[in-house]
Amino acid sequence: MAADLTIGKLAEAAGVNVETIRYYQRRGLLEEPPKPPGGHRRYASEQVRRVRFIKRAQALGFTLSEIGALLALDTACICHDTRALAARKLALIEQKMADLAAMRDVLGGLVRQCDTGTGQTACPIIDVLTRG
Amino acid sequence: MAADLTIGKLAEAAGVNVETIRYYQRRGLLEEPPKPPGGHRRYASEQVRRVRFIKRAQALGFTLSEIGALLALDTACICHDTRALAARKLALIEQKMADLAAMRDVLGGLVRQCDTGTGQTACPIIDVLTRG
DNA sequence: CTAAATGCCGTACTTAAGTACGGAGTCAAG
DNA sequence: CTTGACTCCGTACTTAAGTACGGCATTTAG
Repeated sequence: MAADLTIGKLAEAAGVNVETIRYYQRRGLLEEPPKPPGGHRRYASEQVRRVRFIKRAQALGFTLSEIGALLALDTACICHDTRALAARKLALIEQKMADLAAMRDVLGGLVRQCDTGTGQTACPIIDVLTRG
Repeated sequence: MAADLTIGKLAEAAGVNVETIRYYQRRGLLEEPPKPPGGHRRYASEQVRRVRFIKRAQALGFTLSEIGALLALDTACICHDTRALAARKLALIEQKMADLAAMRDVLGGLVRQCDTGTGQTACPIIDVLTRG
């Protein structure tokens, strides 16, 4: 389960810039593999998925430090603080899903309206995220 | 349906900084009401909802310019470009929801694991956003 | 075995999204 | 009718998340 990528291949496979990989390492989101003294580092191919996860989670509105916390859950399902964190993130995720569902419904309605020619109606997309 | 807020009250009601309101005006996300010559502007209370919408949509990973496009749909359900835009956003939203659902399932499983004491299992949150 | 491509690393620049500031004008409570 | 809070506007600063650069080392394709 390794396949040993260079940083350039890793970046390419994950669809990001090499500098981004290095940035994530500095941020502690990605560990940097030990460097063979006077040589180049090699990356396990699982790292590709890790980077993609980061990018996707960002697209869902999570910051890099939230993502760091989520990734930490991956290796530390132990203590009870972890459970609490997971539960909090879960609530946040459910909130986001609800907001998205509301937007989806409005946009769906809008598309349908355009299709059926029932023209001029207001499309109250804003009305949708109003709770809270 | 107005109630005429000052910029300060609008900002407070929406839970943002006054400067943020002004920034959104500059970005064209919020129109600035006409200024009574040599006086202060007044804002209709609907604007509160508009600002909240912007904030929520940001939390869902939309950029301000995407949000501008979504808001534009609100007043322009007319042409066929609009329909296309709405349909594209709809697909994006569905993608986001699917990603969130996957994360939710993993986190839910994690919480349940913690609860039932079935300790050391790996929690493959990353595995979850791997498609694509 | 050499040349072009990569990698390493530190530092500096960029972009998006705000936030802060300063000086002048305006509003509103006492 | 004054005083303190608020508004206006322009400009400048900040933070998060990258991106670029430059000089040197190493790797790899021909």
